[in-house]
Amino acid sequence: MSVPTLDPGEKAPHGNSKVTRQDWLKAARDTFVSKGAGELKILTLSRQLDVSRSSFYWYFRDRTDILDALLGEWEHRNTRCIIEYCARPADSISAAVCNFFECFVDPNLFDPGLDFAVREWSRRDPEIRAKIDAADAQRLEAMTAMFARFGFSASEADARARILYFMQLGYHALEVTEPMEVRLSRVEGYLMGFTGEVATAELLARFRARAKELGGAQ
Amino acid sequence: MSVPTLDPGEKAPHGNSKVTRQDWLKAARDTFVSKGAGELKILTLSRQLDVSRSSFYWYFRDRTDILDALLGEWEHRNTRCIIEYCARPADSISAAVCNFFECFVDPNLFDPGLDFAVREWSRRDPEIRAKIDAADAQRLEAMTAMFARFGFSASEADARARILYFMQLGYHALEVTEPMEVRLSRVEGYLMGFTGEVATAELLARFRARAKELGGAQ
DNA sequence: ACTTTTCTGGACATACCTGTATAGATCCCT
DNA sequence: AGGGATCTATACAGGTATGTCCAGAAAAGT
Repeated sequence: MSVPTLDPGEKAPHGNSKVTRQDWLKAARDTFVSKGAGELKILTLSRQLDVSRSSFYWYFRDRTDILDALLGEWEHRNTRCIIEYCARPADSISAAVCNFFECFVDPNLFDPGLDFAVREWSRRDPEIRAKIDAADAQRLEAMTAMFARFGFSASEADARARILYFMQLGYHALEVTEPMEVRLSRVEGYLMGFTGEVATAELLARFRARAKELGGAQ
Repeated sequence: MSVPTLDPGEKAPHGNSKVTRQDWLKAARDTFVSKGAGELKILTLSRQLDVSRSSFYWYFRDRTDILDALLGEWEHRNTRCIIEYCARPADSISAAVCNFFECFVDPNLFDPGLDFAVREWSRRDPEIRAKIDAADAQRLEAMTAMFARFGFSASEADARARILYFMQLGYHALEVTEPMEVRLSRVEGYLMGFTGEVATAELLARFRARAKELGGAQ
């Protein structure tokens, strides 16, 4: 599992060290995504890493410190890629929606697990809730602009952006696990539903190829 | 396994009593929905109800017992109404989708908070996860059948059912808070997106009236 | 009035988790 | 080789939660 590739921020271990700050972050991110913020315990992490609990306090001030780091990763990652991919030039609205889909097919772009973990956290913490609300607003704005660019009226662009965004979130809320082949087989119908127009065979073929190239997983 | 008799009617307090089983359930449901299963503490509930913690153990075996009761409520409530309303007769697919929408407009039918609380819980508990998966499959089946009834091909009915269901879930995942007036203003665009056809003014007016009648709240 | 049933409060044992203090280990540099 | 920086382990104090036991209060039945 652990490969000698050093992450950009990864410092070579120094002195009497067994783990790095990145190790803590990685483990924390895993349970944050799979179990939620409330279940993120320093004790549990330390047992996973086979290190004493006090080692944690060398790398982080306290529990909120590492939680803040995870929140930073989320803020930096998820919203930005949606805005960027919605703004990409495209020949048709169907092609534009395919660009948007790319965020969710490329595992290096939007991270659904992270998004929902933050969303869950926000239910217990008003500060987090404010950040989520702001992110949703920004994303929807970018998506609405995308539809508007292709001639949809303001109200229709608004409705279609919402359908598309909510649907995409709903899909991940369900944590559906279907093979990429099956997932791709639905794209044609989805595009029809989202845009109201039939996608060209060429566009579909191109998107399928891109998706297979990117998402080896699910 | 199958446990308690969820008495619909509140039993009159007897003996030296300050709270009823229903009081515990109600309080538990509130924090279960707003904070999640992990945050459901007997200690906290007892303080809310201003009763000793040990009183809890008169009404429930232990913590899992009350959690099971909440799960029972969810199982009984959410999936059933979707199946029922999707099966209702309708003149057009737009009217059928309006029937489906009714589940989410009438606060006495589908309970989104409960659904997401269970969904969150399922991320930490494989048994719960299995129940959620089964529920999603049942709901989607009912929705696909609805589209198929109006002449959509199997694959298109499948795609449209998924768009509709995921979108509806996504909407609630965001916990959007918009006044009913605003929410209703989007229905026309939504229907167009979901069904591919323009809804009649009469149907829209009828749905708007029904929605206002039902959902006083957002 | 008394007993019974129903329910509550306080005390106890146990477990888990956090954060700090302090001593010690391991490597790097000179 | 020795000093210093870096990291880890053990121990401690404090907080919170669970579940059990038992004495007893309050209403209902007799």
